[in-house]
Amino acid sequence: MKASAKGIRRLSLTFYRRDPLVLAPELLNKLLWCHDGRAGRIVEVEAYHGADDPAAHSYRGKTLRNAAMFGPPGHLYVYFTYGMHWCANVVCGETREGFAVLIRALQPVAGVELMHAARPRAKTDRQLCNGPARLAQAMGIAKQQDGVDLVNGEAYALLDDGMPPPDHPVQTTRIGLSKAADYPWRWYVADSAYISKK
DNA sequence: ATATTGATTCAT
DNA sequence: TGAATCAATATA
Repeated sequence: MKASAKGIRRLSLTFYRRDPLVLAPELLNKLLWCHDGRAGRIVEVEAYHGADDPAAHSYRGKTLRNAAMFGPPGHLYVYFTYGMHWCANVVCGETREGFAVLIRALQPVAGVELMHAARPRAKTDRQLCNGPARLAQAMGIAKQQDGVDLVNGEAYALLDDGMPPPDHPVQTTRIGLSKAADYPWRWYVADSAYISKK
């Protein structure tokens, strides 16, 4: 897939400069794109709300690890967890707010061969990107991609190919949290076979 | 259900 | 300086 193809446009800075609770469901059905041709449609997201959100990495302020979260919107925040996994968030809101949206699952749409090469454990296309660490692996996102500019950078971008977000996304609680586990800040495409968990 | 894995963070 | 935590995945 080419980012410059007709009818496909890169999401602009103004798109990202909003509250994650508004932005997260808007991100559904957008594309996460890599310059080498890999691309996937976003089917599951979670919002993290900075100082108001005990589950957010940014809750207790800026550290070396979460620095990208406090940087300008429209950049990636990539973190390492459970001793072995990388996960990708999109920084949003305004600089220094510490807002982000975690991308939890993609439906692969292009460069599927490259995704399988990057993630040999996946036996089917469904197993490629149905989880935050899985999609990061399939899309080649790790430490090096922390802080990558999605608005002006060459390597990665979020694209709008004209498919609108779903009219009625499913809204539920977030996955894997001990704090603020009751906040309904996870959204997914209702009928997608590519989400991480029902 | 359980093992894996190591950076980050918080409490001594 | 040490212990607990962790936006998870793989295998059984």
